[in-house]
Amino acid sequence: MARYFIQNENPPKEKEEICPVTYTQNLTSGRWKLMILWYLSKGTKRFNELHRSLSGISKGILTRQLRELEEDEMVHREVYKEVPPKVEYSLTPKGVSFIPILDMMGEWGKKHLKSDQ
Amino acid sequence: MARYFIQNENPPKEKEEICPVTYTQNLTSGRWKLMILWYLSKGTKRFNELHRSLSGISKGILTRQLRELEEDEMVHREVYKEVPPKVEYSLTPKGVSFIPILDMMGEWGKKHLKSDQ
DNA sequence: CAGGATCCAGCATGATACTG
DNA sequence: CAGTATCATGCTGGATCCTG
Repeated sequence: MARYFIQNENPPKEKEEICPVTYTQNLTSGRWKLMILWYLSKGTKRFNELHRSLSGISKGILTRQLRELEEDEMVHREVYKEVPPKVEYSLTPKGVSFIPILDMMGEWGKKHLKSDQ
Repeated sequence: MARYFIQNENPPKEKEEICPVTYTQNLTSGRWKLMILWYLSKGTKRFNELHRSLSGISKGILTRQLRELEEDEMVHREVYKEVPPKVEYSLTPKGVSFIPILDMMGEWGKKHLKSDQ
């Protein structure tokens, strides 16, 4: 995540109010985060499933972005104590509540992709 | 803009289909882009107005992000041939159509900012 | 006023090798 | 399988100086 310092509204900032849009932006900035949320919106996935779905991402980066999403309570990580290891990722309620935004971004993108041709 | 290579859906990619979500992400990634769109959603603004509103941004970066938004047809740049120069920025129809997403991000952020406390 | 042109630092991502 | 660790690199944004 970019984790930019939080951008404040200006001039009515009192007591360092955080801009909600920037808050949202911060949670979802990171090259693969939206795609991760997108795939998880279709259901629980294991680590390697995600890794295969997001072709191009390296395992290290996938791990890190998942950890950040977990830290921000967007994603839940469930570890099964088995050998070989099994770890399942799913959306938290907070993550689920983000899906409508993802859908709108998809709709918007689809529309303007067409008219760009 | 990050201008990441376009992420494709996987496996049903045929003929290099572009993921609409990634398209949207690409157009709006950049530290200040969402805030720029946000301020412009309130009406036409001059360069220095924007610069003052977005406290912390340098003029060089503001120029660059505005140029990218212009290139992506999100923002319209109107130059008045006067001395001293006057340049006004406003949203294009495409930019305006993005506002609902911005609003949702704001609402979502506001909600989860609270419950984070 | 509204930039353009450089240069540079930091950090996010990528590549690769290794592990319980 | 699901990572961790390390190193390499490329971009993004910031700082600074200059201009019509």
